[in-house]
Amino acid sequence: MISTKGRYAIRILLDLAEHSGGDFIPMKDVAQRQGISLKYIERILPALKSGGLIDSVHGKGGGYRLTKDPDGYTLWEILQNAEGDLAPVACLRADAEPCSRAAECKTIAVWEKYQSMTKEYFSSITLADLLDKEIPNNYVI
Amino acid sequence: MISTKGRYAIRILLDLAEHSGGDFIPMKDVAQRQGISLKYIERILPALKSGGLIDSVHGKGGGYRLTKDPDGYTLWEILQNAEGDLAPVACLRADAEPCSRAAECKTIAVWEKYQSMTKEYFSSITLADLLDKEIPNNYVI
DNA sequence: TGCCTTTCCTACCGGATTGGTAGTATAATA
DNA sequence: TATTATACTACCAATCCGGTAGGAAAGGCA
Repeated sequence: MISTKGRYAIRILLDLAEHSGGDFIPMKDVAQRQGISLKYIERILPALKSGGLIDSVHGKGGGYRLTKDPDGYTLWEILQNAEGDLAPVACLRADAEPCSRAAECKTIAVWEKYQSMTKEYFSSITLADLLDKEIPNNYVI
Repeated sequence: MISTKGRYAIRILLDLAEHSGGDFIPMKDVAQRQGISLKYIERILPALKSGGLIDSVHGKGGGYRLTKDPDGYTLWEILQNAEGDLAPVACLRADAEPCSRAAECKTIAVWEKYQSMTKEYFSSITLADLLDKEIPNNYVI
C-alpha cells in the first residue's frame, strides 16, 4: 500500500508547482495550505532533494523549488523517491535475498507482470496532469 | 504490498488442486510439500473456509478440499479472502473514515483507477492458469 | 470407551514499519 | 547578531508481520 510519505510527496510537489513560479517556497506555507505538520514534511523532503526532484536554500527568502517543469515529473519517480521500492511482493524488492523456491515458483510471473503494470501506469501520469484537475466550486456529488 | 498470507493462500490452494482429486488433504502434507509451518497454515485457512473457498473435515482421513474446480478461483477472490482489503491507499479502504479534503483532492482518481486495474488484473487469472505453469526440468535462465 | 488424527481457537511475541513529535544544529540573509 | 528556514537526530506510540505455543473440539477406529 502507498503510505502517507508517497501521497504527501505528491501533494507537496503539486503545491510547489501551483505556488512557485520559480521562487523558493518555505515549507511553513505548504504545511499550512496542505494541513500537514511542518515537522513531518521536513522528514519527507530530504529523499526528494537527494533524488534531484527539488532544490532548496536556507534562510530568509529560502525554501524549496521544483527543478523541472511539472510535466517532467511522473508519479512513478515521485513515489520511487518517497517510498523507496514499490514491489508488490517481498521477493521482488531490490534488497530481497534470492528465493530457494524460485525454480518451481508458479506465481512469480504474476507478480512481475503486476509490478510492470504498476510502473507503466504511474509512469504515464505527470504532475502537470494533476494540476489540471481543479474541481469546480459547484461540483456536486 | 501483498503479504505472505495472500501468497501462501495461493500456494496452498494450488497444492490442493494438484494433489486432491476430490479427497480431503491434511495440512500436515501441504505444510511439508510447501515448506510452510503447519501452525502458520492453520492461521491462514479459516479465512478461506469462511469465504467458502474450501471445506474441511476433522479427524483421521480428514483435511481440506477445494469446493470448486481450479478454474473457478480467481486470484482476486483468493487475495481478498486471505488479505482482506487490497486498497492501494488508506482512504480507499472499506473501513476508511471520510476524508475532509476529498472535495479538493487531485489524486483520488489516480488511486481509484489503480485499484480497479488491480482488481481486473487479478480477476483475470485463475488457479487453473497457474497449474499449467510447470517449469520444465531443463529450463535454463 | 479410549486413542489417534486433524481441524479450530486463542493468546503471545519479537521485530519492523507507520505516522508522527521534539530538540537542536546549521546555513543564509538582513 | 537576530531572524528565518532547512537539516539532522533521536524518540515514541500504535499497528502490522510472520510467526510460535498450547490446547480444545470433532471425528474415525479399535
